[in-house]
Amino acid sequence: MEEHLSAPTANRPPNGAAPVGLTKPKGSYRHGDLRNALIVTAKELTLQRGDTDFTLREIAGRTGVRHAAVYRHFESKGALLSEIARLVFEQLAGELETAAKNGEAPAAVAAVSRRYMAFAVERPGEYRMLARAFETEPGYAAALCKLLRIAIERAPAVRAKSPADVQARLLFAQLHGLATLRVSDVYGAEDGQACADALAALWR
Amino acid sequence: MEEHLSAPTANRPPNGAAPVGLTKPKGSYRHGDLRNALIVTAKELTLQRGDTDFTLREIAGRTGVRHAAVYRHFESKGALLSEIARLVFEQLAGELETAAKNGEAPAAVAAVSRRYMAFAVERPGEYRMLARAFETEPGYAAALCKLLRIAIERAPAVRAKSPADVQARLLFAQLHGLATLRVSDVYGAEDGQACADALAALWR
DNA sequence: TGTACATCAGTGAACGCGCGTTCACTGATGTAC
DNA sequence: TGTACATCAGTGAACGCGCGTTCACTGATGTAC
Repeated sequence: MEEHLSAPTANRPPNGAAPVGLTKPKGSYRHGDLRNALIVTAKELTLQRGDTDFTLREIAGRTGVRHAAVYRHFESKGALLSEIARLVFEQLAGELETAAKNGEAPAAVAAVSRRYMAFAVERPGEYRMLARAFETEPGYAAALCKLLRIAIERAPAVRAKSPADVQARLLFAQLHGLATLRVSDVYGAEDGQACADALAALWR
Repeated sequence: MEEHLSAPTANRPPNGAAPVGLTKPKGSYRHGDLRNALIVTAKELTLQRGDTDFTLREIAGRTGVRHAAVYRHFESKGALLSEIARLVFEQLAGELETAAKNGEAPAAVAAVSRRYMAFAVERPGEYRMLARAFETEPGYAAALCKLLRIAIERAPAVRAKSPADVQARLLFAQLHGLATLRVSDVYGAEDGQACADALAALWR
């Protein structure tokens, strides 16, 4: 972790490859890059709790700051949550795009499915936040479907008779359902893996 | 099934409030069957809002009673919610069992899938309450899987190579995912139907 | 170089709100006599 | 039959809590001169 004492807070990166969690510079009561630190903390909180319902006081406290300071960087608690959901979405979308476009075409659907499930299992809390955002940001689900469609069109299932976009929406629903049950621990690791394998087999 | 608890509004309480659900015994300031009336009201609330986060005051008010009265029949708000989830589960389980065991065997999986989706679409709020209960009552998901398995074993999919219980869990995950997206309006009616059809085709 | 000044990220305390829950009380009811 | 009594479902008011949000203030910082 670097101290960004000299970095002017005015030109923080617009987005994307943002610096990871910063510690408060010693002797300074200012934080450096609180905006990113809050996001990182919130993600860590979801990781160890698998939960979404933390409070501003909790996030701020773990970041070493009073909760009122959050309002210097986000308009509201909802704005912070939305921003996190956006970042999670972009990361998942990026990984799915890679999986869908690269590798052997015949295995594209299996590859994208594997990546989807791995993402959910590795970041259960973040996946939940994204899942919640599906309801308020319809663009997220639509975009993910579009990526799945790429894989489907590269490797059409033998038996599938429906249009590619319907197939993509179905695959998305299946992955989302499996991921949801998995991150909620309704299915254990073994069950989840077996289902994911069976799902891939269905689409062959 | 307890939907028929609602009766024609013959008797009104003295205070003129507009309770839903049960009629009060004539001339009585007591409610008669407040326990059931609260459940019915809560279900109606979820039906029109598709939501789960109502308050005790809201349910009680609509039932024509002060919110403190709830504690004469339920230990806590959570106990009321759990009871509703239990009833919803039992109704869905009953419908799935019928669909799985009756009718032409070759179409058993399609029939059970159709019933599952219809239930979610007709009772989006109740389905959400049930879905939330999946996390705290693992028995619910397990029981539904068992019912799906009956249909699967009656009409084995040609290409499926995994054990029946894995297939059942996969089918459950798929239906749950599709239902979730449907009741959240992420998928519209048309998309949902197309996906459900494609899903049934996959399992043929 | 040093000094004065404006900026603004973070502070500390408070506000308002709605929630679930509790409890002493009320009064219609069923029952005993 | 009527009357006295115990019961207990529902009331009304209050409690305590934690939450998101607001705001005047502070003081380290960068900049101008």
